[in-house]
Amino acid sequence: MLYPLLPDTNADALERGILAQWDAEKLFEQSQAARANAKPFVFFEGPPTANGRPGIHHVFARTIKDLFCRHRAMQGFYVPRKAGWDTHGLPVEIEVEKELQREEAARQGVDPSEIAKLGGKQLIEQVGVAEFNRRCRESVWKYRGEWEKLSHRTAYWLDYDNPYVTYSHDFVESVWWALRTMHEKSLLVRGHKILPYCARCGTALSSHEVAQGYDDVEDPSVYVALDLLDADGNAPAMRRRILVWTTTPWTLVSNTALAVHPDLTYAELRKKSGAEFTIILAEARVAGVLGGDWADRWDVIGTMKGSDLAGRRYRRPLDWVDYPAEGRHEIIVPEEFVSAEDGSGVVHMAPAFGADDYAAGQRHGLAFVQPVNARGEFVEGTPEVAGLFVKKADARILEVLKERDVLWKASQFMHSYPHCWRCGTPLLYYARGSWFVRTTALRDALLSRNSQVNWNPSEVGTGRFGEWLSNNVDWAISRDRYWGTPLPVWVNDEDPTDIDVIGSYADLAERIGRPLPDDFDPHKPHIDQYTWPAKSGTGTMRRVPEVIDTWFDSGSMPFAQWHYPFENKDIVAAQFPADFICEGVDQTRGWFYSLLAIATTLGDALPNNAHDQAAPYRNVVVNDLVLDAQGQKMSKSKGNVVNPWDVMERHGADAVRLFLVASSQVWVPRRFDENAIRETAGRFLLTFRNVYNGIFAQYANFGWQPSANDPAVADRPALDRWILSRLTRVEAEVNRHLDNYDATLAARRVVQFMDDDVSKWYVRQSRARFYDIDSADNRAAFATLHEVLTVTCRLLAPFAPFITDAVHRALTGTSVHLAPYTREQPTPVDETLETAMDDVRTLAGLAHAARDVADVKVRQPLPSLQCVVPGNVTAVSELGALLASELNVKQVEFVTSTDALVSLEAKANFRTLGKKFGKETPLVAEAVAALGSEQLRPLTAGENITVVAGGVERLIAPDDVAIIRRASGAAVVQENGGYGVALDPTITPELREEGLAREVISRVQRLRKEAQLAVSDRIVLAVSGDEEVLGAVAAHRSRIADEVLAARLLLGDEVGSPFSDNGDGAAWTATHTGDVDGRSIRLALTKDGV
RNA sequence: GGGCCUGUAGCUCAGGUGGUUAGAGCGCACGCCUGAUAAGCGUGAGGUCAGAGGUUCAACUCCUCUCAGGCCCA
Repeated sequence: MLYPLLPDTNADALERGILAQWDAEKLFEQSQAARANAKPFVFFEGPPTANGRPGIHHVFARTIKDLFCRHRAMQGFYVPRKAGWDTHGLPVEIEVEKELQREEAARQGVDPSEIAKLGGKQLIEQVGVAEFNRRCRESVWKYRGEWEKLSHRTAYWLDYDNPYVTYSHDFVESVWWALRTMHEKSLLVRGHKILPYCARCGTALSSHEVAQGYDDVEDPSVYVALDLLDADGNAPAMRRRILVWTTTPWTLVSNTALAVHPDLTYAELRKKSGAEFTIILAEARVAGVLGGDWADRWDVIGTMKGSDLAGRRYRRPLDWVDYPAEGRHEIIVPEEFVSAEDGSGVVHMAPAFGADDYAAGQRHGLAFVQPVNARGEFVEGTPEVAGLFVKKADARILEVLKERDVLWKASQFMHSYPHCWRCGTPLLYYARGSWFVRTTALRDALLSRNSQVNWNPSEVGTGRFGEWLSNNVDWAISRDRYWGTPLPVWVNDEDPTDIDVIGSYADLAERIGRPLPDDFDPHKPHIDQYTWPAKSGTGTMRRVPEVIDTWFDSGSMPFAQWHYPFENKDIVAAQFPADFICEGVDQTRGWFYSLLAIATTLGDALPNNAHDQAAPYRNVVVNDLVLDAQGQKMSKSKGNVVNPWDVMERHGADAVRLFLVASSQVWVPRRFDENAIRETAGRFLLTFRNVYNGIFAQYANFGWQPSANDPAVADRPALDRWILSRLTRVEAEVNRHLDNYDATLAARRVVQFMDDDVSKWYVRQSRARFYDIDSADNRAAFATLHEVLTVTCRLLAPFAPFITDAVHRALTGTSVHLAPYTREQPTPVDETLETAMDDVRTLAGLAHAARDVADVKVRQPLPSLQCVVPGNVTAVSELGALLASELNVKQVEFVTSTDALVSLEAKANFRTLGKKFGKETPLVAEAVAALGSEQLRPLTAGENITVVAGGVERLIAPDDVAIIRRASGAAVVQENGGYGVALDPTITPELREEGLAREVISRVQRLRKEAQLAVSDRIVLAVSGDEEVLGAVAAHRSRIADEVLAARLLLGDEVGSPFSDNGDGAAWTATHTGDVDGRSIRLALTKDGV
């Protein structure tokens, strides 16, 4: 067999077979080697964390990554595809922590939640940091095998043999180098950061953890009234009191300022009776705070803007804590974040206990007081509340406020507040000492580098990412955790300003004055044993306890994956920056940011990165979420998570990949509906397979293969030249879409071509040509279809790498993944022919509709079809034969506008009329539509005419109207948009006979099929029945015999052995008894020579 | 509270620069074909383009607001 048929198995089995072949051939390695010396197209793999199972959304992102890499590789680029693993960080720690909790619970015989309540850090310190980190290092690989297997199964080609691993010594050393470099540029600094903090667990929580722990709780709602002070710092005789709202009374101890919105209006009110003071609050909140009937008791004595209040001094509610020497305090500041939706429109500021407060503190140079320890208790020496957990101190604080006549009113209210997911303790927003990368110093550089990136979609770059960059704050990179790249900062324990940042293991060895041991491990706790005497002679250099943000690891991968600058400088010089990266939109503030921030801060320490126009990636494709079939986000708790393996098994990776990419643009959220996969991508792939298996291979196996005998393209029929012209056009368009990072349009274009042009039209119109083996026409058809299928395989290979490879190998003997994406010398596009074919297909649709109206089935020949087309009649009329056979009519005529058969109508072209006539346009359009055939004739000759509209003569040019030609006459007419057909439904006796003959042929073919004869088997055929049937068969005897491969055709009396419905028909292989429009017919056949 | 995205037929999606009757696929209905057959093809019915204003001779398209959904951040 020249052309092997695809095995008759499901997609899963087919694909697994192909995978086995790829593995045996080492096809990925081959494809890399084949292009090793070519120009690189650099791809960076964003490293996943392998301590969770990969889901269907990972298949999505990986499909996109793979398809662009595959496309560029087929274009001839060398595409490095190094795998990577993100191995540090909180998700890993949490997994291990849960394990520890389970083990401890089992030991104590209690529920794990009981252990969780004890808090996180205790358990870890109980097993020891060394053991904890050992388990983290192990845990991180828990699902590595599954990730690799799924990548393999979905044909995500990646070099998993040489991955980068963020915890490896080499990777860590490169990260240290980066931090050291930033330190040298004075970009690594100490500061504070407000973090959600669990006092019981002694740990800050990530935003993801915080989101897990929201609970409705009752908290105090407290208003205090604070005295405004005069310029001399005393309260005036007539006290003016400003109302301030808080839900955390304990933070009042640390109050340093009040914030008002500068544009908000504030009202000052005085009690109608016995007023010894006035109060000030936002005008919009007066009713809310004082009650709906406030006007009965209060007079408004004045209003002012927030900006008028800014700068005023006031007296703080509690004076338990001394203010530090530096920083302003007891001052009103203007802040945009203040709202008048609740409270009093005046916000109390405690910079140590709120992100807004802290930021405001920075902006206004406010004092910073933090009388709370790491356990969430007021520190020793605080009056009244020392040693109390802050939330527990609220009651005592309220009492004191009341005693001091500062409390205005207090109540309780329900709101949603975050709690620790481990132990249920309410979280505190708490200022922690932290190390920062001063990205704010480089904001302009971040923006200008970002502007050089080609974002897909562009609005992520300008909007979500760009907006965020322009509000950039310093990147807090330290974490009070255990499993991470240790911050390589050593500080003198006698002098906190004496800092040494270590940038390599060699430097560390030099500091300690001896080589590092063979079993050196840069992780905690081992790294913390390295200390050395300070240069000054007093104190010891000790490492700070923190590890760094794991995003810093992944953002360092462009150089750290190559252990730069310690090794591989040439590789990084050639492979930085990336041409292409692709991740989910959730990476905007993650990897997309860390790559950009690190590259920008490192500047010319990296190759090709000196000036501010270089970004670490040139093109980004951002993909959105995969939702379930109902449009809901997939989550474990909802139980709607799709297992990718089940999906692969049911539909195959090709269908899943194609569906994910083609169903909608990758940057909008998509619904994952398995029915939709089957109905769209699955159905398409079946059609694709059928065209190869069912048409090409089945018939080409009778003896065709490419040869010099195949007619040159120019000598092939119009149908062949047409599909080849389409092929060239589609090839160029798909390639262009992929060059532009638009996978969706590219996929849809190939699918549409295969479905619409190849299957629906080319193959269908060519079917008969494939049966007639060895004619020139047959050779033209096979040569054409071979070319079409081969090129289509290549175009489709990035999307559906399995079936295209199988078909491409069957057609050419070579893997599609080693083939070029586009041909060097495609058949030129024939614009005229394509337009003409479009016309023919439009006419065919109309003619089918006409047959429907006339109620004559296609098998019955009809005498004639008249056609009207708006464009080039000559080109279309050359395709008349196609129409004649598609519609089964004896004659196709093209009638032109000069024919008497055609009447003309006109429709206004609003685009040109609107420009000429403005407001009068509708009137003119109406007048134009009313014109008759004869009045319109001059326009078809290119002349102007005049119409009267609104009582005025208007000049109408040919461009101003669209002329519609309508066939007129007795025939069945269908027309649309300038196209028209007129079908003559007359059935003459001759045509009736021919129709019957075709009916007989059709039934014999069906019978052959039922009898399971091979398409090449010869038969003996017997026909009996109604006179008219016999007459028709007699008249078309040789044609029937030809078409059904009847060696002998017995008719009527010649049959001899009588037909029977009950027994002796057994002499025949198959029989058929029925009727055609009331005329009886009996058929019987047997294989010839049996 | 802020930023960004989305809302067009039962479903999934197209609809430069405003302009004739808003398109396609799937599904559905009806039919065709029967040498791609657990396939192939045609025709048809489905839409107040989320809602309300505005600009314009003309708005799915531009502007404003509202509503709903999503993501990120506070």
